[in-house]
Amino acid sequence: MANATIRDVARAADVSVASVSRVLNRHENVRPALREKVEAAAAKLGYVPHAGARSLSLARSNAIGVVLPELHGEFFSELLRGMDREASERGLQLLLSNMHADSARGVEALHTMRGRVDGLVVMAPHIDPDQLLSHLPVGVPAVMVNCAPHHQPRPELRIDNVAGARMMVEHLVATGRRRIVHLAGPAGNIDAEERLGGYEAAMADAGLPSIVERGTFLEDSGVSAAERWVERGDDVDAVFAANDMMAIGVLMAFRRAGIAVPDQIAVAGFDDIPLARLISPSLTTLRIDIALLGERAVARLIEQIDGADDRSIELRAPTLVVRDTTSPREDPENRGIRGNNA
Amino acid sequence: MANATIRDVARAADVSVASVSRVLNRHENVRPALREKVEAAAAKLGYVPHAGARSLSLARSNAIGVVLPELHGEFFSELLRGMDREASERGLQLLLSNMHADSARGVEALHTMRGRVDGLVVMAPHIDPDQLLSHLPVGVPAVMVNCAPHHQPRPELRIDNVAGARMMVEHLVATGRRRIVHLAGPAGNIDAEERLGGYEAAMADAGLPSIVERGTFLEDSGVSAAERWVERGDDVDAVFAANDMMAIGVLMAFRRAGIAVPDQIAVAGFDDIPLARLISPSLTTLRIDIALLGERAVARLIEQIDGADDRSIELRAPTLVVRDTTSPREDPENRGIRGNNA
DNA sequence: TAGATTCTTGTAACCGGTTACATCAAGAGC
DNA sequence: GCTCTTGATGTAACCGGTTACAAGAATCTA
Repeated sequence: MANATIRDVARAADVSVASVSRVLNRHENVRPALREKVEAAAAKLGYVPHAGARSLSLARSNAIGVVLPELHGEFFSELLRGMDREASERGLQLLLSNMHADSARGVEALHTMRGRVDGLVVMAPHIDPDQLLSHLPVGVPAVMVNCAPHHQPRPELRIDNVAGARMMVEHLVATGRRRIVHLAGPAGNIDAEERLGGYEAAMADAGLPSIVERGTFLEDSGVSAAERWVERGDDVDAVFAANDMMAIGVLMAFRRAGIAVPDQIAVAGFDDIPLARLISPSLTTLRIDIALLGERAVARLIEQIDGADDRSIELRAPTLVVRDTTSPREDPENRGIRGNNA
Repeated sequence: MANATIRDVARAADVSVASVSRVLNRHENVRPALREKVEAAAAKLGYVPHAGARSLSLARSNAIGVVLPELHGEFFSELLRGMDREASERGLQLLLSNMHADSARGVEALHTMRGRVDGLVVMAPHIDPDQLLSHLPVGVPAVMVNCAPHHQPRPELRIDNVAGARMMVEHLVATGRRRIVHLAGPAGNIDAEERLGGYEAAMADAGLPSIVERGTFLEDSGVSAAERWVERGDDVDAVFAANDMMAIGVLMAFRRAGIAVPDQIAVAGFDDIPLARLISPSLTTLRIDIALLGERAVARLIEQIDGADDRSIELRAPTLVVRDTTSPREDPENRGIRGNNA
């Protein structure tokens, strides 16, 4: 960016660069006369300090790097919103980088952050965090969000996926459902695996058989899974999807197929994205305050940058939000997908 | 970030810093033997170049600044997603800064970008762009998105709000609605004003009286406006909200009040956020490909950074997407909010 | 084999800030 | 009036890269 430099200001005010720097950084030991001269010169030249040079010399950038798997869907926009809220509160900027699917791009993303940011928030539920972070010097502050088990001694935030999934299964059982299918997320994704594990454990505890199908976390995999069930006439009376977007896909497909939710079949999701309460029937789900998660990640990163040595894992329990899609059935006889076809 | 510097690598490989720099930037004139020595030393030290120092010396940061009014709602997440898509394609990073409501914070946001980014994407529908950008040297590349009229000779992207609003009014009239109320956005917001203008012009052309209420672009202002109409028993048979979030609020309130959409009253929005097709009844709206808007903004910024001098305004026309909320009525007699109360 | 040419490598200045240290002037103390 | 202290200001090194230019080595030409 073409612009005046501090030396231009010094020349215009007929003082040294050190004095200009002192004035602009509000140091005390500057005579009022000189201060005014410098301020006038800076204003006349429209001087704006060069943040890059400043952070090089201070070894501090006032920016934090955010490395995410992708930028798709409301989960990420909420996360970003929370991070921005906390960051702008503290006068920090966010530098975004997405690593897409593979961990090579992930390492690359981490590298391009070097020398630009004071610390990193890394969310990588889908790849091996040890491999990813091994390229990062231990001195670099970083907070991990929803990462798989690893050997990194770093502060971390996690969602208690297992507890959440258990809660949901118990809720479905309590409302009379027995043949509960789980539409899981992609294999290898830690959130997906933990939710699946919680589901299986809770089903076993309830003495019910697990029925599992794999999805991708995207809406259309919910649609196609639901279409398969309808076509096969599967004998299920509840769908617990591993995230809200898939649950919404399931709802869409059921609506098109003329299957009544929640009367014939219940549907539940995970995340409580803003959409969940807006669709109709509104979606029963597990609430994670996503924006708050982002906020906490940035807050803990700042603590670490400021020298704290708190490597604890913060486990955030989701809360069950019961809405229309899992209301108790009115007619216990007309249930399941088969009830429609028969 | 604590890490090895280029001088450390030079020392370890027993060569000069210039040679290290040449090797790492893949210059041709380096003997293979020296190249290998340097690469080995760099690998052993885990050297990652300091991007801040690099951009200071190159006067090029490979980052672009994004200044938005806020980060709320799907509009911004879609915009960001599009910008990221184009930026990461070109190996650029996005530096976020939101300016909240006031233009003082906006100027501040622009200033903190100085010396960090190669150019800016500025979206500021709600404040005076002349005032905002007057603090920016003309040499700084910047693309404006949805800004009010101004005197800035800069590339710009706009939505054709007037044409969009006309299309919607014509569609509502064509499906038999006559008493069409417009729920406008906040005064002073250029998108809100243009959509209002388009509505008024189209209503006048159709020989119908304008009925206007102000909202905030947020969902709850749609809720409260709809509640007012219901309470007063206003004689309207269509609501054209200035954005989708307000339209969704209106739908929620109508549903709670037991008013049938589209039979008693039609509802339409503007933007086509992903949610619009997912709610039920699905929302008729004007589609702006928001992600594409973000993509184009970044693409044009890159052109400008690379020296192009194209200051044209790119006007993107929305397309009408007709969904359930404006279907023709089944019973032309039972219409309007009054039909319910009578 | 000497001289010209080309290619490789190193030295040091530069990008635009901050700040340790030196310098100098003014006021205090005698 | 002279020294000592204190405070304001300037000089120059530094942050970690890049690169113009100089210098030296290798190759080519006659």
